[in-house]
Amino acid sequence: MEGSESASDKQRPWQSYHTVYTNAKAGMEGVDKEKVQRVVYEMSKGSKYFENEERKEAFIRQKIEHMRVRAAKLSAADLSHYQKVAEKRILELEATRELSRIWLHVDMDAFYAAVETLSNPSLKGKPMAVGSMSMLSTANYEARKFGVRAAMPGFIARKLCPNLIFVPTDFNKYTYYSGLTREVFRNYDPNFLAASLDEAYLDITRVCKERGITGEEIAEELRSRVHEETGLTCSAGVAPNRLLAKVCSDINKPNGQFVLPNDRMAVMTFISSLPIRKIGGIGKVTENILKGVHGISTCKEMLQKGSFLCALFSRSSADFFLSVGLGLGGTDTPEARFRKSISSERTFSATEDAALLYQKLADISEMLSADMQKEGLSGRTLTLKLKTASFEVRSRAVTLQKYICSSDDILKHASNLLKAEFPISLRLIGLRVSHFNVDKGDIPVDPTQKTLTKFLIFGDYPKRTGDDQSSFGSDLSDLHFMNEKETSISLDSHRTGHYEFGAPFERNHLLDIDDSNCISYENACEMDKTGELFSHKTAATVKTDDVEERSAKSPKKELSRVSEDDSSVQRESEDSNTDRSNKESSASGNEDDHKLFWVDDYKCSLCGTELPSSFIEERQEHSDFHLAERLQEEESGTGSNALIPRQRVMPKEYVGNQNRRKKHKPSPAKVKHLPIESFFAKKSGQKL
DNA sequence: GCGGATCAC
DNA sequence: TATGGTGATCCGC
Repeated sequence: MEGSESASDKQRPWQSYHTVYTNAKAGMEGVDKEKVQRVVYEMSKGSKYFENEERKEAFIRQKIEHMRVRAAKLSAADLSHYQKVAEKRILELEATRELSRIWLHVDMDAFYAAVETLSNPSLKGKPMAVGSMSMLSTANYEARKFGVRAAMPGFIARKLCPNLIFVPTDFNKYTYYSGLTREVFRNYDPNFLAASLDEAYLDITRVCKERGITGEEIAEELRSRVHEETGLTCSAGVAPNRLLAKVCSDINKPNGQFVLPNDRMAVMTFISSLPIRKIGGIGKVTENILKGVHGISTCKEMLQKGSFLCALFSRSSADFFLSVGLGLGGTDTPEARFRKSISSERTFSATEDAALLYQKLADISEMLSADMQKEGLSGRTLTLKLKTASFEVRSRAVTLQKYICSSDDILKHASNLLKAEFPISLRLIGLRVSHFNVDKGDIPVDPTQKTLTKFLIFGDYPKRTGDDQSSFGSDLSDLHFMNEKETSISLDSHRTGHYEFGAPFERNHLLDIDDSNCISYENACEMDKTGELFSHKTAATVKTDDVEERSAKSPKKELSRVSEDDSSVQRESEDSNTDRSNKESSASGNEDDHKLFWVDDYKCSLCGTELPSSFIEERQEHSDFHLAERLQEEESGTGSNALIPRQRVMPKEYVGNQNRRKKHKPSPAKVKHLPIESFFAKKSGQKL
């Protein structure tokens, strides 16, 4: 709390080394925190990493000090003004309170570790962690007793717990078991939100009503069904909104649940003593700032210090903090979103050898390009991320005139960005592409395109009423629940599980519609990315526009000036846009291929699926799918592995489970003539 | 639009 | 020996 070094810091310097993993977590109750803290400090001390952490800490202390000064400078008039502002905002927020919905958050217990124990029962009862000597994904509860936990480097964990068993991550196992849990979830809310492989949010309002039972009973039943289906335990939280449900699921972890009734008083009581760090979106830094500047450590104090919050933070931040104080957050049904960027990065042993660094850059370009091709993405902003040998992170970006996706294009521009940084010693290089051309998909000839797209892709699940916070609350709900990232800590070894089929999610989901409850293991991976993630989607652009409008800072209408380096503007004879999978299909004229698919400008010549010519994106994706299929066949014929889904083999340990899978998701070829109307039928006829 | 930072998993 | 990878958002230029 105190900004400067105290006497005890000098005697016990580890006390001032703040790490993310000293934060209390489930299963860490009986841990000797002091000892853990000391060991972590001792193991880290003197390293480059440690020095960087100290720099960052110092910077935050400075920031806090600066904010304190600003707060102290507020005049009485200022304060009274902001007090009124805060009171008004609190009233407005309170008016959005929604207590008619019941949300359930499920969180698998030590998921990766539990799955590993399932496939190797001899691990049972022994301290074990999933990950490497460099970094752990998670630890089982036996290991947590020693202070070992996720995000901790393995070599420190081993110091804390010399008998710790290390198990390498096997992402496919987790994806498979995640699929099993999701089949259970689907029975309670077909539109549940998957937050990650091991977490999900379910709106159980309807199922409670239909069956005339309480949220508590649903939670019990759901957890036991998850256990029956997977052999894994999970914890659940039931509350009137997602933010609270998430907090609740943590309370009786592992293998427990906690129910917060839909009652305003209950919510306020619950929230009042709750440490702010428990709230999703408030991390180590925000906690430090709120505590250091305003002495805030519980949610209740957010309201008490409302005037300061309104005075010192942006409107959206202040709104978020105040709503936390009120126990609001996430009762609407967020619709699906499209990804906004795609990236690839790798850590390696630090080097300043330019040739080596360029080689790394080329590798990353290849990986990124391959990922982009798989999803049919191309974008016009390229961002280079660097981490120096001293752990300093930098980024450099260009926005180009044309959309790029080939590794050559990526490498060309990335090299220009990197060139300017020499000499430099790096331990990480990353590349990200954003500003996709697909989100320009609003231009289609047919103005209803957007609606239709969403509808086709997502089956247009029944809209729920009671969208609170619609006026400004997008900020609030947006802070959470949009992240469907796999959380694997994947080192160079595996690009597993992700988007295996090279099929954009839209198409997969479209095909899913006919068979939505049946996921085969082979398709479980894509289901991850394609199903839940994007099945609750709405125009993210609406929100973005809203925000930009409100902040109204920069004149948006400036001419599209491009910051592309002029050297690279050399136009090769580019046939504009259809270059998505150019690299892969270089042998055969790609553009022609796309045209060939559509017989009479209506039907797919390969599988009979009908798509009117105005369904531009859908057609593109559909064609891409067939192309990808063909490429896979070709590639497997030649024995190259480049495009072959690597994880389609059922690992031996769950061969027995395979029978549970009812059906396979049909490939386009199996869907024989899926008429347009059937999509509409699904819309209204969606059951459960 | 860029770059730094924070956060979640 | 050794401290990850992916994606999103926000803020201040």
